[in-house]
Amino acid sequence: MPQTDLKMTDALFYQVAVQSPLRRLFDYLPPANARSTLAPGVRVTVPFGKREVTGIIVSNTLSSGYPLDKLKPITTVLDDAPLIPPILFDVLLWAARYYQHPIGDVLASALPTVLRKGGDLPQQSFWRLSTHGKGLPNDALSRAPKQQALLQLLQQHDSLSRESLAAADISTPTLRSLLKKELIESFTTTASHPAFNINGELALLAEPPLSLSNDQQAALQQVEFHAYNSYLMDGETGSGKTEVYLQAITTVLRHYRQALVLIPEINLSPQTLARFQARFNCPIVLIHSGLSERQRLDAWWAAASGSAGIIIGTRSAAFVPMKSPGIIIVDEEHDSSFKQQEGFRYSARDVAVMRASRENIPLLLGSATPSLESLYNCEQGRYRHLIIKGRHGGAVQPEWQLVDIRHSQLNTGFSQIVIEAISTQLAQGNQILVFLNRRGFAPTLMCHDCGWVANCKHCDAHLTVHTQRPGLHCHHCESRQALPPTCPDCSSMQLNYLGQGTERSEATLQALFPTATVHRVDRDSTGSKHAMEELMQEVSKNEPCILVGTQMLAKGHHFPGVALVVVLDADTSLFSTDFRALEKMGQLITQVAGRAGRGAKPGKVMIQSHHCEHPVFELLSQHSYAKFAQHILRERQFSAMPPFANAALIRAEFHQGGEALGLLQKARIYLESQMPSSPTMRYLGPFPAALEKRGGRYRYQLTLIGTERRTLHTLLERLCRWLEQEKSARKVRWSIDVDPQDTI
DNA sequence: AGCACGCCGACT
DNA sequence: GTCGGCGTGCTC
Repeated sequence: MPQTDLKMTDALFYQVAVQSPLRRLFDYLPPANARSTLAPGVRVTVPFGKREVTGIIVSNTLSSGYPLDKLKPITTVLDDAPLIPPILFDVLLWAARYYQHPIGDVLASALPTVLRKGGDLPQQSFWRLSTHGKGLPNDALSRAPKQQALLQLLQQHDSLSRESLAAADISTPTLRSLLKKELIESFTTTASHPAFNINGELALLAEPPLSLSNDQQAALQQVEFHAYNSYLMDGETGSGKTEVYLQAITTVLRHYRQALVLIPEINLSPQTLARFQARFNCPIVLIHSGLSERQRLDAWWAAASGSAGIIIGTRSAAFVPMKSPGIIIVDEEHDSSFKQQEGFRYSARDVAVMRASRENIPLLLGSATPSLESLYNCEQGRYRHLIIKGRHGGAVQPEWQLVDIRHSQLNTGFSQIVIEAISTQLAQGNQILVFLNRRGFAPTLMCHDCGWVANCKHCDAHLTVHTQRPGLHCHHCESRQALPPTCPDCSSMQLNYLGQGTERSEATLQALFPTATVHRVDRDSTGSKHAMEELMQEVSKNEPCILVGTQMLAKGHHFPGVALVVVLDADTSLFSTDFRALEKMGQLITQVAGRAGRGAKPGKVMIQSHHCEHPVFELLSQHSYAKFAQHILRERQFSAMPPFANAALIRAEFHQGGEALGLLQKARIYLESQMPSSPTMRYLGPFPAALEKRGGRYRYQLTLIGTERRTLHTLLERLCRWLEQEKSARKVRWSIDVDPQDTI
């Protein structure tokens, strides 16, 4: 019996990761019919409490710290070979430790839901002769020519896929007839499409590459393809970063390696895919949140099995297995959507760096407005800085104008100077882009007589007045209510709209320029999937128009006909508590400005501010994001903030405030007992979160800032263990955010 | 996270 | 009488 012969397998125990919030592995006995050692990355089903769950083998050990009589055996083994290749598996283990997130959850993020739940890889069905069928001579069935053709085909091949039979003009009725005669049988196996092939009758390139500028050429030449290196390709909008990506990918494909391209969610336009498809005769898959489970599984398998040469995906694609990875590209690397903001709070960019390094392949980060982290990494010599200047001298740099709006009369947010500039541009038949980072009509509804303000019941926030779907909307939770006709407190009719959002700016512009076309671009206006597409079509006709919108305008899309860009309110981020607010504003303004004058028309950028003397405007207006970034990088250095220190955030929330705050206060006491606060390990808080109450929950946070990454991580590990055993932490919802994006 | 056990209110 | 509310505890 296998149970008595312990030498049947090398391992006595398997450590299995299961999807649960528990930050540990579970020991299991080998399955009853164990034949060989199970490799890390193989899926199994195991009894877990009262249920049967899918888990992933992480390791095996010769001893278990768990009472032996309580150990249960693995129920079934789901895979012959690991679904997650070894190097990626190591990256995932690293990520679980680095982000202090439950391992089962982390490993699950590398699998599509179907596989997570124990489902099969994509299956392909085949037909072959049955034993009975094999006995027939090849001239059998001469009275049924179609059946004979099928018989002869299967006599020549061991088995044929449903697809290849269809290609050979074998119809389903023919198959059915032979099946009925028990001459043939069908079976299914894991789909195996051949690895992408560039030597076939098709050439790799479907169109010739563009000729490179000197800078592009120099950048491409610096990239070493045989080893790990991180490159920060720093080039303004329109400098041709994409062409460098395409040519780097060409080299990779020629070596039969795959390319992984990570892009922000917003850049996932049909044009992005089209540009790649136009260049390469090679299977390309797209992995993003819009896929159905089936599509996701197929795309995942195309990457994992090596049939896809190029994998383009958003954040989650950072964990997609590849048969033969050759390069990872992260486009718009500064984009904050690469950081997951809930659950497993990983940064796809940082994971990509680790993955490329473990895979020993190049990593190409690209941006017109690189993150301070990446610029710092260049300074430290960890990344190579590839700078690409504007294309062939390129479009003329836009002219900047800071509009001082102190003392000036504003027409619902628009200064007279800006209104005149818009008018002039319209008269010249140009397009204008007005940028305002606030949705809705007005951010506040206030009673003029008693001062009542419409607030959200569930959040510490004002309700925003909306006219498109009329009512009061909370931008922080799902709640909505009708506009009150009179003040709920004093019944006054004098309800005033304070401030302006995109809807109001749209209305104002339409009133100012009744004959002009005004388009609004924000999350509300582009609700339907094709709305944005249709708008882009419309705008690309180059008819004069005004585009009013939020940061959606600044990201991803190109508006070659825009001659004037207006930033209505640059002040909000100047005095934000968020330490990254300035960096983000600089990136946004630079990106918005990059939309101006990209065609033949010289562009103009107008920025309204009450603080035109602020040094960042001076730096930005010299068209120098680089100088701007240097400036705030030195500020970060001075205040010892990231990237000059490592930060982690402990968040806690509960329907009542006291418990959550109390837990973090206890956590701080614990932390101080482990490592007293010092210049190398600072603790801030616990403080109420930026929005103390949100969605009916009271939220607090405790910040750790350490100069030594290792020290911080040792401390986080201990804190995690402490939180897991702490009684008061059981009902409070808490989470750890390593390298947080916002609000420290 | 799930899932069970356990002890108090308004219903067929 | 019991169906079910969610507090508390456990998962190799």
